[in-house]
Amino acid sequence: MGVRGSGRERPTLEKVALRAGVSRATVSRVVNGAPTVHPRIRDTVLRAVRELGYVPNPAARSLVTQRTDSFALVLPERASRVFSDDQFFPAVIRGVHQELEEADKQLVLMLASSATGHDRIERYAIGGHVDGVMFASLHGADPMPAALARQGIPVVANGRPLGRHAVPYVDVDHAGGVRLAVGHLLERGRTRIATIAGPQDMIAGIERLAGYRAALRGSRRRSIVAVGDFTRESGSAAMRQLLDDDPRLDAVFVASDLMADGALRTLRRAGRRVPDDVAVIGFDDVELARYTEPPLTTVRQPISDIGRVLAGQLLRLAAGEDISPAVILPTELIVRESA
Amino acid sequence: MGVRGSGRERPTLEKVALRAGVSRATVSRVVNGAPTVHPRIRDTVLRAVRELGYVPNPAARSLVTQRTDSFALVLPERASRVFSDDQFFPAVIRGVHQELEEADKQLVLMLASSATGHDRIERYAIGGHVDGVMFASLHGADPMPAALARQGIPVVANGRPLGRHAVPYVDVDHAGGVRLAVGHLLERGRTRIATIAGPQDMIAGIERLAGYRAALRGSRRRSIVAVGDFTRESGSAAMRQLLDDDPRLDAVFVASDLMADGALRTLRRAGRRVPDDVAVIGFDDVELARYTEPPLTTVRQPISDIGRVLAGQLLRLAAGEDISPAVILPTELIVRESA
DNA sequence: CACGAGTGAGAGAGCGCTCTCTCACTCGTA
DNA sequence: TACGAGTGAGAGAGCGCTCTCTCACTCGTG
Repeated sequence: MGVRGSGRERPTLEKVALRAGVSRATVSRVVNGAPTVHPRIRDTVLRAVRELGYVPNPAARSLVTQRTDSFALVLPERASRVFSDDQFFPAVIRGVHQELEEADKQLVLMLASSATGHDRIERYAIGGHVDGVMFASLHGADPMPAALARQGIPVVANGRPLGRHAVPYVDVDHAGGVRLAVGHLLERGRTRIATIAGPQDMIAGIERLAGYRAALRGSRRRSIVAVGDFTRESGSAAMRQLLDDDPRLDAVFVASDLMADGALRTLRRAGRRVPDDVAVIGFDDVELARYTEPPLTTVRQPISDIGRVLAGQLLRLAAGEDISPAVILPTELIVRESA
Repeated sequence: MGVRGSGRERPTLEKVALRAGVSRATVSRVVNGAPTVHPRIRDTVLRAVRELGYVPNPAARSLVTQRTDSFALVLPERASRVFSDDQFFPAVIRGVHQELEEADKQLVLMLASSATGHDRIERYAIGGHVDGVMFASLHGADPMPAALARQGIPVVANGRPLGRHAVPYVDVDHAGGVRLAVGHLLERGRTRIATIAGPQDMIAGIERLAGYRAALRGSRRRSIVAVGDFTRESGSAAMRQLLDDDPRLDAVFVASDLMADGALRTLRRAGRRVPDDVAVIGFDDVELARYTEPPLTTVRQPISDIGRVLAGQLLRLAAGEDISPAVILPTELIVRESA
C-alpha cells in the first residue's frame, strides 16, 4: 500500500507574505534574519510562518544563492578494507558529521568504487550539487582532488595527496607516532625490531614505514620489513614471513591494529609469548586494541578529530577564507600489555 | 593559500542552445534523453555540450521537477553503539549506497543525535531537500517516521516501527534465526539454555528475545534471561549474571555477536570451556565472529541486503509505486566451533 | 522650518531549468 | 492534387526564492 505522497501543498514565501500583509522581500528578510526589519513586523511574519508551516524551498534558494549548504565526503569503497572492522571510516564520518551539523550543513556520502564512480563524483561536484568535497584515505596518487580543485571547487583531503598538485589536507603525525613506538621498544632493550608495513600506495602506509626506517636509523639496528594491506589476514601472513626471515626478532611495529591482531594470532600459533618473546605495537587504537590477546600497545590517532578538522577546514575554504595547506594532528603512545 | 573558487563561469542551457543553433527546449530534450529529437540535431547538441563542458544545474532542475534525486538515511547516533566495532551500520550504508548509485541517486547521511537532531531532520525532509527518507535501527517507538509519512514524504524503516502508525519496513527474520539457533542447541542435547537479550526498546532486541521464548516453549525447558545493550561489556556482565543465576547452564543464545564476544571472555575467565561446558551462539555474523576464541557459531543476517532492499523499496515508493508494507529477509545458522 | 541622513519596506528582475502549447513541415492516402 | 495524421522544434510561462534598487517616511540638526 505505501504511504503515498499526499502532496500537501507547501506554502511559498508569497503565501506567507499575503497572510502577514507584507511583501515577499520582507518575509525573506525575516526568514534569513536580516536586521532591518521592525520587530512588530517581524513578529507578524513569524506568526504567519508558524501558522502556515512554511519551510523555504532549498532548490529555489540555491538557484539564486549558488550555494547548496551541503558537502560531500568521498570514501574509497574497496570491499575488503572500507567498513571491515577497521573503525576508521565510521569515526571519520562521525567527526565530519558533527562539524557539519554545527554549521547546519548536510553531509552527502559518496563511495568511490570503480572508475565509473570517479566519473560520477566528478560530474556531481562540478554540477554544483555540493559546496565542497572531502576526500578520505585516497588510494595513491588519485587525480580527482586536484582535478576538482582546478575547477574551482573547494576540496580538502585526509592524508597528503601524492600527486604534484597540492590540495589542502589534514593528517596525523605518522612519523612522530612511529618514533614513539620504536623508541618505546628500544628503551625496553629490544634489539631486532621488525615492522609490518601498510600498502605502499597509501600515504598512511608510506609514512609509517618511512617513520620506522627513520626511527631505527639512529640506533644502528637493521630494519626488517614485511608489507601487508591493512587487513587482519595480511597481518598474519606478514608475521609468518617475518618469523621465517628472522626467527630471532624480538619486536614488531605493525602499521595498523587490525594487522597487529593478525600478527598476534600468528605469534600465538608459533608459540611465541607476547610480550616476553616478541613485543608488538600497533597503530590506530581502534576499539579492537583493547580486546586483543594480550591487549595491544598502540599509537593512538584521533580519528574522529580528523573528520572534524577535515570538515572545519572545508567550511572555511568554502566560505572564502584562506586555510593552511596542511594540518597535522598529534599521535600518542598507548601502553597496554603487548609491549 | 587555499585553492579558491576561480568561479569558472558555468555554461547554461541557453549557451549550449546558442552554440548548437537550436532552442533551449531542444537542448533540454537531448540532455534528458527525450526520444523526439532528430539524430542529426541530437549530435550537434551533444557536441556543443561536450565542447562547453555543460553540466545541468541541479537546483534549477529540482525547482521545476520537484525532485532532488537524493535520499536521506537516518541513523541513530548513540556514541557507544553506532560505529562501535559492531559492523551493522557500515554494512547498511554500503547496501543503501549501492542501490542508490545504480539508480543514479545520492545518499545524504544524517545522524540523529539528541532531540535537536530530530527537529533538524524533520525540517530537512519536510523542506524537500530529499525525495525520501530511510530510517535504520530506530530506538523504540520513534514518532519521526510516521510523522514524516503523514506529511506525504516517502519513508521506509529498517525494523518494524513500534508505534501504531505503520510505515513500510524491511527486516530480517529474527524469530526464524533464533529458532534455528535454539533448535541447534536442543539437538545437541543442551538442557539449560539461557539467553542474553538485547535492549528491549529496540525491535531487534525484542524480537530475538521473543523468538528465544517461543523456541523454548515447545521443549518444556525453562528460560533464563539476562539483558544487555548490544555492547561487548554488557555481554560480559550479562554472562556473569547468568552464571550466578544458574551455574549449571550449558548453553547461551546471545542476541548479538559483540555481546557474544563479551560472554565468551567471561566464560573463559570463569574457567568454562566452550563449547564443551557451555555452548554459545551469537547473532549477526559480523566479521568478528570468525575471530573470536573459539570462532562463533552464529545466526547470519544479510546486513548489506537490508540496506539494498531498504533503498530499493524507498525508490519504488518515491516513484509512486505501491510497495509491500513489510519485507522480511531470511537468516541462516552459521555453525563454527562455539556450539 | 527646511534639508539631508538614516531607516524600513516594496517592486521587480532574474537564477537555470522543464514542460505544455503551438506551429511548421513531411508524408501517405484518396 | 488536397487533406489529415504524424513528427520535430520553438516560444514562453513559470518553479520559489534572493537581492538590488528605489522610495516613503522619520528624525536630528542648522
